[in-house]
Amino acid sequence: MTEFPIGRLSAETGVNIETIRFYEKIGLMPKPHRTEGGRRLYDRGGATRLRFIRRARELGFSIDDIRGFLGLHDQPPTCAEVYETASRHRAVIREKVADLKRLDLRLSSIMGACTQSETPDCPLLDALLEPRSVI
Amino acid sequence: MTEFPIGRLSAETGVNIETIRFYEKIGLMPKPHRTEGGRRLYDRGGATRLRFIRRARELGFSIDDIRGFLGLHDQPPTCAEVYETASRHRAVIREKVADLKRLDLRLSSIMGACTQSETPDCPLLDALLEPRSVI
DNA sequence: CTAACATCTGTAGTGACTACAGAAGCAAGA
DNA sequence: TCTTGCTTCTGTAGTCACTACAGATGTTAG
Repeated sequence: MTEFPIGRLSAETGVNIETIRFYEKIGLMPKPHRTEGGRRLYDRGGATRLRFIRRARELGFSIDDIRGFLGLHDQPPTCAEVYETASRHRAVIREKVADLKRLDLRLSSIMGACTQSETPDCPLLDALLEPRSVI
Repeated sequence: MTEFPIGRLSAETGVNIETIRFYEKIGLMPKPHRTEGGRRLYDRGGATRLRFIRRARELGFSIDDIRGFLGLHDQPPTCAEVYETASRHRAVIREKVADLKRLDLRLSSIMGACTQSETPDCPLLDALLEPRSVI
Protein backbone atom coordinates (compact mmCIF):
# COMPACT_ATOMS: atom_id res chain seq x y z
CA MET A 1 0.00 0.00 0.00
CA THR A 2 1.19 3.49 -0.74
CA GLU A 3 -1.43 4.95 1.57
CA PHE A 4 -1.01 5.45 5.29
CA PRO A 5 -3.15 6.60 8.22
CA ILE A 6 -3.14 9.97 9.94
CA GLY A 7 -0.88 8.83 12.75
CA ARG A 8 1.95 8.08 10.37
CA LEU A 9 1.42 11.35 8.53
CA SER A 10 1.62 13.10 11.86
CA ALA A 11 4.83 11.30 12.88
CA GLU A 12 6.40 11.92 9.48
CA THR A 13 5.65 15.63 9.32
CA GLY A 14 5.73 16.56 12.98
CA VAL A 15 2.22 18.00 12.79
CA ASN A 16 -0.29 16.99 15.48
CA ILE A 17 -3.14 14.74 14.46
CA GLU A 18 -5.70 17.25 15.71
CA THR A 19 -3.96 19.98 13.76
CA ILE A 20 -4.11 17.91 10.58
CA ARG A 21 -7.84 17.44 11.04
CA PHE A 22 -8.11 21.15 11.78
CA TYR A 23 -6.30 22.00 8.53
CA GLU A 24 -8.74 19.77 6.70
CA LYS A 25 -11.72 21.45 8.32
CA ILE A 26 -10.57 24.91 7.26
CA GLY A 27 -9.78 23.69 3.76
CA LEU A 28 -5.98 23.95 3.92
CA MET A 29 -5.58 20.20 3.48
CA PRO A 30 -7.81 18.40 0.96
CA LYS A 31 -10.20 15.70 2.11
CA PRO A 32 -8.29 12.42 1.89
CA HIS A 33 -9.47 8.93 0.98
CA ARG A 34 -11.09 6.92 3.71
CA THR A 35 -11.02 3.26 4.65
CA GLU A 36 -14.35 1.44 4.64
CA GLY A 37 -14.45 2.08 8.37
CA GLY A 38 -14.07 5.80 7.82
CA ARG A 39 -10.41 6.40 8.66
CA ARG A 40 -8.33 8.87 6.67
CA LEU A 41 -5.71 7.56 4.24
CA TYR A 42 -2.96 9.81 2.92
CA ASP A 43 -0.43 9.51 0.12
CA ARG A 44 2.95 11.12 -0.64
CA GLY A 45 1.28 14.22 -2.02
CA GLY A 46 -0.52 14.80 1.23
CA ALA A 47 2.74 14.55 3.17
CA THR A 48 4.45 17.02 0.84
CA ARG A 49 1.64 19.50 1.17
CA LEU A 50 1.51 19.21 4.95
CA ARG A 51 5.26 19.69 5.24
CA PHE A 52 4.98 22.78 3.08
CA ILE A 53 2.32 24.15 5.41
CA ARG A 54 4.39 23.34 8.48
CA ARG A 55 7.48 25.09 7.12
CA ALA A 56 5.48 28.14 6.17
CA ARG A 57 3.93 28.24 9.65
CA GLU A 58 7.38 27.92 11.21
CA LEU A 59 8.37 31.01 9.26
CA GLY A 60 5.41 32.75 10.84
CA PHE A 61 3.17 33.04 7.78
CA SER A 62 -0.52 33.18 8.62
CA ILE A 63 -2.98 30.53 7.52
CA ASP A 64 -4.33 33.07 5.10
CA ASP A 65 -0.88 33.72 3.61
CA ILE A 66 -0.50 29.99 3.11
CA ARG A 67 -3.89 29.81 1.47
CA GLY A 68 -2.53 32.33 -1.00
CA PHE A 69 0.67 30.35 -1.59
CA LEU A 70 -1.42 27.27 -2.31
CA GLY A 71 -3.61 29.13 -4.79
CA LEU A 72 -6.69 28.68 -2.64
CA HIS A 73 -7.75 32.30 -2.95
CA ASP A 74 -7.80 32.35 -6.72
CA GLN A 75 -4.83 31.38 -8.89
CA PRO A 76 -1.44 30.10 -7.80
CA PRO A 77 0.51 33.30 -7.08
CA THR A 78 3.33 34.69 -9.16
CA CYS A 79 6.81 34.84 -7.71
CA ALA A 80 6.44 38.59 -7.26
CA GLU A 81 3.26 38.14 -5.25
CA VAL A 82 4.91 35.62 -2.97
CA TYR A 83 7.81 37.99 -2.46
CA GLU A 84 5.39 40.78 -1.61
CA THR A 85 3.69 38.64 1.04
CA ALA A 86 7.04 37.62 2.51
CA SER A 87 8.23 41.19 2.49
CA ARG A 88 5.20 42.48 4.38
CA HIS A 89 5.54 39.63 6.82
CA ARG A 90 9.19 40.45 7.45
CA ALA A 91 8.30 44.07 8.05
CA VAL A 92 5.82 42.99 10.73
CA ILE A 93 8.47 40.79 12.34
CA ARG A 94 10.95 43.66 12.40
CA GLU A 95 8.39 45.96 13.94
CA LYS A 96 7.69 43.37 16.61
CA VAL A 97 11.39 43.12 17.39
CA ALA A 98 11.60 46.89 17.75
CA ASP A 99 8.50 46.94 19.98
CA LEU A 100 9.82 44.19 22.21
CA LYS A 101 13.18 45.88 22.56
CA ARG A 102 11.50 49.11 23.64
CA LEU A 103 9.47 47.06 26.10
CA ASP A 104 12.63 45.50 27.49
CA LEU A 105 14.14 48.93 28.03
CA ARG A 106 11.10 50.32 29.80
CA LEU A 107 10.75 47.21 31.93
CA SER A 108 14.43 47.22 32.84
CA SER A 109 14.20 50.87 33.72
CA ILE A 110 11.47 50.37 36.29
CA MET A 111 13.00 47.12 37.50
CA GLY A 112 16.10 49.11 38.36
CA ALA A 113 14.10 50.99 40.97
CA CYS A 114 13.16 47.76 42.73
CA THR A 115 14.56 47.02 46.19
CA GLN A 116 13.54 43.35 46.02
CA SER A 117 12.65 43.54 49.70
CA GLU A 118 10.16 41.29 51.45
CA THR A 119 7.83 44.20 52.14
CA PRO A 120 4.70 44.95 50.11
CA ASP A 121 6.10 48.44 49.49
CA CYS A 122 7.25 48.17 45.89
CA PRO A 123 8.72 50.93 43.73
CA LEU A 124 7.94 48.81 40.69
CA LEU A 125 4.22 48.85 41.40
CA ASP A 126 4.45 52.50 42.38
CA ALA A 127 5.94 53.22 38.99
CA LEU A 128 2.83 51.75 37.43
CA LEU A 129 0.64 53.92 39.65
CA GLU A 130 2.49 57.19 39.13
CA PRO A 131 1.50 59.01 35.96
CA ARG A 132 4.84 60.87 35.82
CA SER A 133 7.12 57.88 36.09
CA VAL A 134 9.86 56.74 33.75
CA ILE A 135 7.37 54.47 32.08
CA MET B 1 -20.71 64.91 41.76
CA THR B 2 -17.44 63.10 42.08
CA GLU B 3 -18.76 60.15 40.13
CA PHE B 4 -18.71 59.79 36.38
CA PRO B 5 -19.96 57.34 33.77
CA ILE B 6 -18.01 54.70 31.89
CA GLY B 7 -17.53 56.87 28.81
CA ARG B 8 -15.57 59.43 30.77
CA LEU B 9 -13.53 56.74 32.49
CA SER B 10 -12.74 55.36 29.06
CA ALA B 11 -11.72 58.74 27.66
CA GLU B 12 -9.63 59.53 30.71
CA THR B 13 -7.71 56.26 30.80
CA GLY B 14 -7.61 55.37 27.14
CA VAL B 15 -9.22 52.00 27.79
CA ASN B 16 -12.14 50.93 25.59
CA ILE B 17 -15.58 50.81 27.16
CA GLU B 18 -15.99 47.16 26.21
CA THR B 19 -12.61 46.39 27.71
CA ILE B 20 -13.59 48.06 30.99
CA ARG B 21 -16.72 45.91 31.15
CA PHE B 22 -14.60 42.90 30.25
CA TYR B 23 -12.21 43.66 33.13
CA GLU B 24 -15.18 43.86 35.44
CA LYS B 25 -16.53 40.53 34.23
CA ILE B 26 -13.24 38.76 34.90
CA GLY B 27 -12.89 40.40 38.31
CA LEU B 28 -9.98 42.71 37.52
CA MET B 29 -12.08 45.82 38.09
CA PRO B 30 -14.52 45.85 41.02
CA LYS B 31 -18.24 46.26 40.42
CA PRO B 32 -18.96 50.00 40.50
CA HIS B 33 -21.99 51.89 41.76
CA ARG B 34 -24.91 52.19 39.44
CA THR B 35 -27.43 54.91 38.70
CA GLU B 36 -31.08 54.09 39.35
CA GLY B 37 -31.30 53.32 35.67
CA GLY B 38 -28.49 50.79 35.92
CA ARG B 39 -25.53 52.70 34.50
CA ARG B 40 -22.06 52.32 36.01
CA LEU B 41 -20.62 55.18 38.05
CA TYR B 42 -16.89 55.38 38.79
CA ASP B 43 -14.80 57.44 41.17
CA ARG B 44 -11.13 58.51 41.28
CA GLY B 45 -10.11 55.17 42.78
CA GLY B 46 -11.57 53.36 39.79
CA ALA B 47 -9.63 55.55 37.38
CA THR B 48 -6.38 54.98 39.27
CA ARG B 49 -6.86 51.25 39.26
CA LEU B 50 -7.73 51.13 35.58
CA ARG B 51 -4.70 53.24 34.67
CA PHE B 52 -2.54 50.85 36.67
CA ILE B 53 -3.96 47.92 34.72
CA ARG B 54 -3.44 49.70 31.42
CA ARG B 55 0.20 50.50 32.17
CA ALA B 56 0.89 46.96 33.26
CA ARG B 57 -0.74 45.63 30.07
CA GLU B 58 1.33 48.05 27.99
CA LEU B 59 4.41 46.51 29.58
CA GLY B 60 3.14 43.15 28.42
CA PHE B 61 2.17 41.68 31.75
CA SER B 62 -0.60 39.09 31.51
CA ILE B 63 -3.97 39.54 33.14
CA ASP B 64 -2.91 36.88 35.59
CA ASP B 65 0.30 38.76 36.48
CA ILE B 66 -1.83 41.84 37.11
CA ARG B 67 -4.18 39.85 39.29
CA GLY B 68 -1.12 39.01 41.37
CA PHE B 69 0.01 42.65 41.54
CA LEU B 70 -3.43 43.64 42.78
CA GLY B 71 -3.44 40.96 45.45
CA LEU B 72 -6.34 39.13 43.85
CA HIS B 73 -4.67 35.73 44.12
CA ASP B 74 -4.07 35.90 47.86
CA GLN B 75 -2.20 38.75 49.57
CA PRO B 76 -0.71 41.86 48.01
CA PRO B 77 2.71 40.70 46.80
CA THR B 78 6.05 41.62 48.31
CA CYS B 79 8.48 43.72 46.31
CA ALA B 80 10.62 40.62 45.74
CA GLU B 81 7.66 38.74 44.28
CA VAL B 82 6.85 41.57 41.92
CA TYR B 83 10.47 41.68 40.80
CA GLU B 84 10.40 37.94 40.19
CA THR B 85 7.31 38.25 38.00
CA ALA B 86 8.86 41.13 36.05
CA SER B 87 12.10 39.24 35.68
CA ARG B 88 10.43 36.14 34.24
CA HIS B 89 8.41 38.36 31.94
CA ARG B 90 11.53 40.10 30.69
CA ALA B 91 13.17 36.75 30.02
CA VAL B 92 10.20 35.75 27.85
CA ILE B 93 10.43 39.05 25.96
CA ARG B 94 14.13 38.52 25.30
CA GLU B 95 13.51 35.01 24.08
CA LYS B 96 10.85 36.32 21.73
CA VAL B 97 13.27 38.89 20.35
CA ALA B 98 15.84 36.17 19.73
CA ASP B 99 13.22 33.96 18.04
CA LEU B 100 12.03 36.76 15.80
CA LYS B 101 15.56 37.67 14.80
CA ARG B 102 16.26 34.08 13.79
CA LEU B 103 13.01 34.14 11.85
CA ASP B 104 14.08 37.30 10.06
CA LEU B 105 17.36 35.69 9.06
CA ARG B 106 15.74 32.54 7.71
CA LEU B 107 13.10 34.52 5.90
CA SER B 108 15.65 36.89 4.40
CA SER B 109 17.73 33.94 3.32
CA ILE B 110 14.98 32.38 1.26
CA MET B 111 13.78 35.76 0.04
CA GLY B 112 17.23 36.25 -1.41
CA ALA B 113 16.56 33.40 -3.82
CA CYS B 114 13.47 35.11 -5.19
CA THR B 115 13.45 36.38 -8.76
CA GLN B 116 10.31 38.47 -8.20
CA SER B 117 9.20 37.53 -11.66
CA GLU B 118 5.61 37.48 -12.88
CA THR B 119 5.69 33.72 -13.38
CA PRO B 120 4.22 31.22 -10.95
CA ASP B 121 7.63 29.54 -10.77
CA CYS B 122 8.89 30.70 -7.40
CA PRO B 123 12.13 29.73 -5.69
CA LEU B 124 10.67 30.98 -2.44
CA LEU B 125 7.87 28.46 -2.54
CA ASP B 126 10.27 25.81 -3.79
CA ALA B 127 12.39 26.45 -0.72
CA LEU B 128 9.39 25.59 1.41
CA LEU B 129 8.84 22.41 -0.56
CA GLU B 130 12.42 21.17 -0.55
CA PRO B 131 13.39 19.33 2.62
CA ARG B 132 17.10 20.15 2.15
CA SER B 133 16.81 23.87 1.63
CA VAL B 134 18.42 26.69 3.55
CA ILE B 135 15.36 26.84 5.76
C1' DC C 1 -11.46 -13.72 20.02
C1' DT C 2 -9.92 -10.28 22.73
C1' DA C 3 -7.07 -6.69 24.40
C1' DA C 4 -4.81 -2.69 23.22
C1' DC C 5 -4.26 0.87 20.48
C1' DA C 6 -5.55 4.22 16.71
C1' DT C 7 -8.78 6.99 15.02
C1' DC C 8 -13.42 9.09 14.62
C1' DT C 9 -16.81 13.33 15.45
C1' DG C 10 -18.05 17.24 17.83
C1' DT C 11 -17.59 20.65 21.20
C1' DA C 12 -15.30 23.73 24.27
C1' DG C 13 -11.24 26.11 25.88
C1' DT C 14 -7.00 29.22 25.30
C1' DG C 15 -5.80 35.10 25.77
C1' DA C 16 -7.27 39.41 25.66
C1' DC C 17 -10.05 41.48 23.83
C1' DT C 18 -13.50 43.37 19.79
C1' DA C 19 -17.87 43.69 17.40
C1' DC C 20 -22.13 43.48 17.05
C1' DA C 21 -27.71 43.42 18.01
C1' DG C 22 -31.42 45.11 20.19
C1' DA C 23 -33.09 47.51 24.16
C1' DA C 24 -33.19 51.21 27.32
C1' DG C 25 -31.34 55.39 30.07
C1' DC C 26 -30.36 60.20 29.91
C1' DA C 27 -29.65 65.25 28.75
C1' DA C 28 -30.53 69.34 26.01
C1' DG C 29 -33.31 72.05 23.05
C1' DA C 30 -38.08 73.35 21.00
C1' DT D 1 -43.70 67.78 27.52
C1' DC D 2 -41.75 65.80 23.87
C1' DT D 3 -38.34 64.58 20.82
C1' DT D 4 -33.87 63.80 19.15
C1' DG D 5 -29.66 61.91 19.59
C1' DC D 6 -26.19 60.23 22.24
C1' DT D 7 -24.61 56.91 25.78
C1' DT D 8 -24.91 52.86 27.97
C1' DC D 9 -26.91 48.30 28.93
C1' DT D 10 -26.74 42.87 28.45
C1' DG D 11 -25.48 38.98 26.07
C1' DT D 12 -23.46 36.49 22.46
C1' DA D 13 -20.25 35.48 18.88
C1' DG D 14 -15.96 36.31 16.49
C1' DT D 15 -10.72 36.75 16.37
C1' DC D 16 -6.07 33.33 15.67
C1' DA D 17 -4.22 28.86 15.40
C1' DC D 18 -4.63 25.56 17.50
C1' DT D 19 -5.31 22.09 21.88
C1' DA D 20 -7.95 19.13 24.87
C1' DC D 21 -11.14 16.55 25.91
C1' DA D 22 -15.46 12.86 25.81
C1' DG D 23 -17.44 9.05 24.17
C1' DA D 24 -17.75 6.01 20.34
C1' DT D 25 -15.82 2.93 16.91
C1' DG D 26 -12.19 0.89 13.66
C1' DT D 27 -8.12 -2.02 13.32
C1' DT D 28 -4.55 -5.22 14.35
C1' DA D 29 -1.33 -8.37 16.92
C1' DG D 30 -1.16 -12.26 19.58
